[in-house]
Amino acid sequence: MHVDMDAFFASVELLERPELRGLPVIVGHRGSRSVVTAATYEARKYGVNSAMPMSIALRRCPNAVVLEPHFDRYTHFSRMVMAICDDLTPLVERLGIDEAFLDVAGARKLLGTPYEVATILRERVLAETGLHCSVGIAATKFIAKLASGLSKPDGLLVVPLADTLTFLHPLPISALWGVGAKTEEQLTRLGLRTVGDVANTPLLTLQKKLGDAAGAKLHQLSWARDPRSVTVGSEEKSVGHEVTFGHDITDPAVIRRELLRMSDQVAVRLRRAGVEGRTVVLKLRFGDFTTITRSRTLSEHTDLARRIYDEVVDVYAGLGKDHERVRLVGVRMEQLAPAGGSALGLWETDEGWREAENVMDAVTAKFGRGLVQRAALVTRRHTPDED
DNA sequence: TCTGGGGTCCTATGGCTC
DNA sequence: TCTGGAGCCATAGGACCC
Repeated sequence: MHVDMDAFFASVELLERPELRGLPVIVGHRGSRSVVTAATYEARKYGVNSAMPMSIALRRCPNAVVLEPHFDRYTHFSRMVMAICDDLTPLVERLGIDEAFLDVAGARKLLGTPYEVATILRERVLAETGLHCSVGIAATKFIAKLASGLSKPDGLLVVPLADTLTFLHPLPISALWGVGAKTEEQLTRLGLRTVGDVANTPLLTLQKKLGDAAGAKLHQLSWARDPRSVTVGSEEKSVGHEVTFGHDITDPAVIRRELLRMSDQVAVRLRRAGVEGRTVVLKLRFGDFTTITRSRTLSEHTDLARRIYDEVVDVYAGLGKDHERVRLVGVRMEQLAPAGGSALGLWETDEGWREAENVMDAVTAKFGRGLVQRAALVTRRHTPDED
């Protein structure tokens, strides 16, 4: 069973602003370089979709109401919905903030057929959160996800095993998991339009065009073969932050300041999760939208902002891109492992910083964010002559 | 029209070791 | 001693998903 919340962020916002129901509503920042985070079905009628540049969205739907996103609220409602899922079966696989796969094969005796379980779930979600969701039911994850998508909004669709291929084959190739804009273009060039076309294309042809793994996967999916089971909980493989500036930056000092802020945010999240990373990744996007990443693997794991920053700023300096126009910077840590696993004392200078960063964590935990900051990140509010 | 931020997975390539 | 191949790891980039 695949459960998918309908226009999740937008629906959560409407809980607080019921007077906006029935109107085209877009969730996203109003800034010049922002994109649509979510849109109500009324806004989608105008051709507004997630990830679309806000400028285009507002051109298509000038009378849309634009609301700022509130991620803490979405997390709150996500937890409520996931808790309802957990109530129905222990086999729940979260997929992002607003989707989940449920294996309800074992719930038959207690709760009834999958259709009945889905009905209970949808009723409970609506009663306890005021939100609508759609559910797809099938023999495999991929078909269940397709079914929930096609049943939207506020729908429930069962695809019986015997009907799977009749359901799947007429769908456009973009319905296949893993087919985005680029792959669709390549497949279209081969003359393929529907999933059925892909199914009837030799495996080798697909692999030659898309690579061994992608070709094989697509061929399997096109025959509704999907061996993946519902897996509960998985460890994070990387933690990162990135930010797009309101306008391109050419001052390396500003870049470094932002790298320090990102390093701090990443380190805080590592410590909160009880993990440490070993590979530091710097990401830069330039004025022409070309993007590069440069990484460096350390001799041992760390969760200290100071160390992450030292590495990432060194990598940045080594690039010799000091005077390029920079649109986005990002910092990411990979090769995560449980904290405390590495030998202590290899970096003698760490201890002072560890103490300082632990104190910052403690103060933040007690009094909230922003009270304690690195001096380099404090915004000056007074005039220079006050010095 | 002009492109966010959080991620995962795959592929290619080059260095190193056996 | 030289050479080639296999296997592993690190790195960079691209495509994709929510």
